[in-house]
Amino acid sequence: MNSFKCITELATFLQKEFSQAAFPENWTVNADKCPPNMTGDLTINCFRFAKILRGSPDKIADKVLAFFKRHSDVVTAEKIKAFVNITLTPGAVYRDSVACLDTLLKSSQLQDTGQKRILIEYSAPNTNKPQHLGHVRNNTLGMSLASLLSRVGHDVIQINLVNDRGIHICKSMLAYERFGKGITPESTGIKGDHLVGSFYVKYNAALKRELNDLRETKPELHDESDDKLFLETEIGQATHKMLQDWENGDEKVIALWKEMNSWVFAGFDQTYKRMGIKFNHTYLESETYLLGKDIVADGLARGVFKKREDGAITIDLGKMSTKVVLRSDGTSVYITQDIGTTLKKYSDYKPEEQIWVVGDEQILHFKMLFEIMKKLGFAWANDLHHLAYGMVNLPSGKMKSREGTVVDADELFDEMVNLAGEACKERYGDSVSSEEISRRAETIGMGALKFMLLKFNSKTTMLFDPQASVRFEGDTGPYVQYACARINSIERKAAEQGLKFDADTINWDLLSGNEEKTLAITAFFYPQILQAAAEKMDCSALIDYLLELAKAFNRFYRECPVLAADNEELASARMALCHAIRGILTDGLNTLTIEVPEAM
RNA sequence: GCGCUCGUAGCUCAAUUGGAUAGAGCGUCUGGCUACGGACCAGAAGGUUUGGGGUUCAAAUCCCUACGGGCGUACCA
Repeated sequence: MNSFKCITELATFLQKEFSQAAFPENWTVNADKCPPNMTGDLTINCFRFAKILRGSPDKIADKVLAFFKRHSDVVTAEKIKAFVNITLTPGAVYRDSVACLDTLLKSSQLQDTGQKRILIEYSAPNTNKPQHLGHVRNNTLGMSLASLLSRVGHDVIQINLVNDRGIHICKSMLAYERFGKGITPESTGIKGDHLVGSFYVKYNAALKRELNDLRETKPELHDESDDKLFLETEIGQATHKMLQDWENGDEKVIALWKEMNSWVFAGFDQTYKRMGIKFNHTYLESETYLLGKDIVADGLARGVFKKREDGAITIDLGKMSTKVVLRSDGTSVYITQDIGTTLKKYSDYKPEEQIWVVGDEQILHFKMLFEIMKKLGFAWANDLHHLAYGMVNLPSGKMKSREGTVVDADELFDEMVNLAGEACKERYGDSVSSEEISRRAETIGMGALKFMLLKFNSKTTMLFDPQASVRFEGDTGPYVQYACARINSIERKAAEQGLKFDADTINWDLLSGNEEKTLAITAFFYPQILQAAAEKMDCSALIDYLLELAKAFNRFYRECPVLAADNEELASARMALCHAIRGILTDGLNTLTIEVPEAM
């Protein structure tokens, strides 16, 4: 990890001064950025390591203050309570931060011992309908986290587990059989997943009609739930029979299932491609749903599970109550499959950690799953994580597939890109080709969407207001992209003018202005932000940082002319600073799978 | 009922996991271009962090309590 020279030396100094204290291995001093309302570049919080040093915060702060007063990199040092704020010489600031961009970017890499093989599962769509905004949040969180983890040095395997079987799949199939008249994606020009989804909607409408009729003709059933009455309806019985036929390998049903699934997969491929998602492997539930039964049998033999009087196999999970892991009729429940696929994924890839990106309504399910894996005795079961995220709500309330209040993924992409395209045209429509406009629109529109979804802490239930959420100004992806575009523009002009800015010939002492130093100090923290975000599995920390850096750049941009600087030496120094900032902003956005346009 | 979780500016969200005077964006109001690109910048207004107790050098953060949302509590997935 990168560090300021004087901070590293402070750590050494303190270790000598407090030699009797019990320092943890690899103990380091963390300097924070000085709050904006205080004078100084960095701040040392001596309250923090008072416990380790076994001294009073105030006395430690005195020693820290004295150390900095003697240090040649430090211009001023000031103690307030047990905080010590220091101002560094410009030379020291740049030498230890942006002077070598490559070193800075690489210092976010974890040590070899910290690098792990991590398997992350996300998306997990059903093949009965197209993806919606909820999936887009899941996809974005998953792909960006995968990218972030790999950015700091982990070996990341991205997995999708598609739910391609079950009663809900049969619903689309049955509706197609009855109302489809043999249409196909080719014959209609409709994207496959949307076509299949339209039959899912038709099915639910037909079911609802039957349920209403049933309740009218048999008033005694009026208060029963839809689920209870499902098998009382003709269409429900037909669906149930279709599922049985599927499980018995009925050729006609299987053929229809394969055909409709292939349409959906073709549609999903397009959606994933547009988002930039590439899975290492896609598991199909139709191939994995029987997994887990043998493990349950094995666990039963070993006394991990118990057979109840009614024949169901269960496990006592204490506070989480007793969980059935195999039905009394010997068939799987949801968690049986998950036990099986967890083991399957482990044996296929031997990951040291597994992550599931799944909505927070399943928190309890995963707690149980992890506990069961531990009780089964798998050593790696301590490194299973559920990245739970909150639902996406609309101003009108919850998204409900059946009620047609979902925001469709593909339509959302189009809308974002179209709006970005209009914004481009408005600005530069005359001077830029329409191909270039649409290229930029794609980058800006998709970037804005992903950025917005990542900006929220994943656990928050977020509100998506189509009117207000689609923005390109303020706290947005395009704001950060725009900073890059501005730097690109300056750099192009600098090249035309023949301005040289090789890092090792720069006189950094010239950059003593507040805007310049703030920019460099903010840049310094990039590797730490990356590692902390990866550690917490939280992309929003990186988002906030990139906004802060872009904002610092825009202030600098306003106050410190580069090409029109007072002299060429200053111009070169500022150009070198800009170049480094662009490098970090680009690296950060790319780490979140957001692309950066050359110009916009 | 029980469990988990959340409640921060008019709105949408932050707050380095217990740190300094709680910050951004949007919206509102006021300013800034003979432009290294205005998808920008500067400023103002806006808060008893849902209410009430407690713990300590320090609480939005931890504990207790009341109120109010969300989710879960299946031999559904």
